[in-house]
Amino acid sequence: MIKITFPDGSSREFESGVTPLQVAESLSPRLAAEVLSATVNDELQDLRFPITTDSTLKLHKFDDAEGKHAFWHSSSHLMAEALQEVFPGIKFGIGPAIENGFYYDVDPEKPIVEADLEKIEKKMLELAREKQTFVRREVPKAEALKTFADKGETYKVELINDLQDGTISFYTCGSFTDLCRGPHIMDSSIVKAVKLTSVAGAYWRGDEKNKMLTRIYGITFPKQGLLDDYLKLLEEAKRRDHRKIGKELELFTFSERVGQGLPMWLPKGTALRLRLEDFLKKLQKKYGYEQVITPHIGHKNLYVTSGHYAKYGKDSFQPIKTPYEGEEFLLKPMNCPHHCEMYRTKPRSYKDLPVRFAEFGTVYRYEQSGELHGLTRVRGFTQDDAHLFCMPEQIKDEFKKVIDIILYIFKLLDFQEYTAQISLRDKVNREKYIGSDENWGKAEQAIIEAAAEKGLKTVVEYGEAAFYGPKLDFMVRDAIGRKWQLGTIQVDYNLPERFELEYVGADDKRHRPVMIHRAPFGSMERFVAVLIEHTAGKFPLWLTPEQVVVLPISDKYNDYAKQVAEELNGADVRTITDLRNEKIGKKIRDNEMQHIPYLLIVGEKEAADSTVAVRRQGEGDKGTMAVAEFVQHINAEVEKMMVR
RNA sequence: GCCGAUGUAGCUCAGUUGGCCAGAGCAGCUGAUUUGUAAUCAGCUGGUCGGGGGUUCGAAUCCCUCCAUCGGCUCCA
Repeated sequence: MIKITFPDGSSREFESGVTPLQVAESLSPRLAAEVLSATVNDELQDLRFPITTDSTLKLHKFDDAEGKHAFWHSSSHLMAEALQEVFPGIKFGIGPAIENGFYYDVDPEKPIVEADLEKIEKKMLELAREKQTFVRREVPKAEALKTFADKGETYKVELINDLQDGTISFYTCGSFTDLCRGPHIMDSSIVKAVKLTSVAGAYWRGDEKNKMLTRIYGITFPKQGLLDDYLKLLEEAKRRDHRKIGKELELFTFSERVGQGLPMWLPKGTALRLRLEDFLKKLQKKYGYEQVITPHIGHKNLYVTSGHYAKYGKDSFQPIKTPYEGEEFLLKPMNCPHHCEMYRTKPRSYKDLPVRFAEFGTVYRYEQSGELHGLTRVRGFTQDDAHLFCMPEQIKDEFKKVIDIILYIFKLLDFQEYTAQISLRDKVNREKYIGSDENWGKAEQAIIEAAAEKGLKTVVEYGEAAFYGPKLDFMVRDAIGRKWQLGTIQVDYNLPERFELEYVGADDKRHRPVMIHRAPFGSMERFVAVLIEHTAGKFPLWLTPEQVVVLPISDKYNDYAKQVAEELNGADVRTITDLRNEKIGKKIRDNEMQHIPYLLIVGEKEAADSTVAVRRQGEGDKGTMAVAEFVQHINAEVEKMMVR
């Protein structure tokens, strides 16, 4: 007999050799029907894994990540089997489970296009219904090599060659056998709903020097209803797409003639952005920042000094083709070197530190054409940048204050769920980074401590640091659960050294300050994109370009509408009028679709007693009130938003 | 940059296998209507069918090429 301990701490005795599936059956038939994989002593296993020693056991269903993983990974095998039948001669790369579903990289004899997906889906469902068992088998490496070499599976052979010597596990379902670590589900019959979402190119082993394979993405579910929900979520994401809403609400635009990846902010988008900028400027002023402005270009030597030029090479910079006096200038890809030069304009005393330069700095980076995407990935964008020059012992406090600013922004804009990623150096490849080990160590420690003291939920990622220092990146979850990376804070010991920045300490000696780079929004473009998708274009009242629209019932009341708008604008309520000769229903519909928070309907009654009929966007009629009363009401609402 | 798909009016889209002057709805303009909480009616304007080249008696439709967009890959100071 062996003892099995469950996650809740309880335990039971079973005969040695019992499988997770048998344990599940002994607990409840329902559980046994739903369970997909198991964690035995912290290792993921199949449900048919025999347990022979006292163990801890956690059973995974579709509602946890491990269960989904086994389900989707098994589905990728099922898709491979279907592909093998529909496209004979196809060669297989890798086929893992991902966050939402799975993919398989394949090398078909003739191209697979989107129109083929339905055919593959059908085949998958057909195979699933055959209740094919996933059978695990362990073979010696040599045999594994021979098996795949005989089949002409060149990619698999390459993968096996890279594996350590010893036994290798195979999984077979139906006619398809794959090299695989597992775990897998018991059989294919629980795959009830299949959707292949897209076909795309992907370099073999993620290396752009390799051949490009065909990647087929898909997702499967144990119930049709779950697939329907997923498809609805995709629809919702489409509805919220900032590119679509940006067009509908006239926030920004692109033009082929202006150039790829160069967004232009239309009047309403500009109003929104300026409001965000003003908000941040005021907040930063409270935290002791000073606003600065620097040019859009800089001398090549600036970037040679900063180290960026050597690091990224001349091809990554966008040169100015008409050099002044034969000198070489570059469009600035970041603001830090300029700010360093401003720090140097006079001797700095320890009493002056931290010096905090803030700039809404527009920068230009050469992004490859295929990477451009709406406002989230562009070639010209504006960072809500600032550089804090401080004494080493001030880092942690400064860092914590920046965290406070970021968290306040998240709260104000209703990003309720966020995590922070601590990005450190790659543990092995250290030649990618500049600066001394000692400084890196200090910087990493400061970040880790500041995050811990602020009680942030963090994950540590190695190899994600900037080349000049470690960073803390904030990720938010939007209203429909998608993750976005926003603000960033980075410690930098390197630029102060390269620019020979100094301050005079209390000991009357020269010391080197430490720099903190930070951008709570990240960039205005990216932040507004995320905000659009998060709010679906219904911006908070304090931020929205137009807060109120006055709608006269007929043009007899246009003068009164204008008068109301004038009064509201005089009281700093952003108000427009809709004086079109249209029926009130039409005006309401159009302005509702523009997501203007308040619609004020005015007709004979309102004009007679100086009132407005208030309608809240999305909520309907709120009754009539005096204009002054409405001003109070809306100001109170904005006030309440800002102080929470 | 790479793989694949797409590109028709300001917007959303129709245009069967190449065949009369390329269509609709919305938006815009003009007029009628003077409206009470999500689309009033009528008329009109608007397109070198992404650009260029080719095949053909004839091209939005077929071929080549360039550009842009979309889905991914690679990249992201």
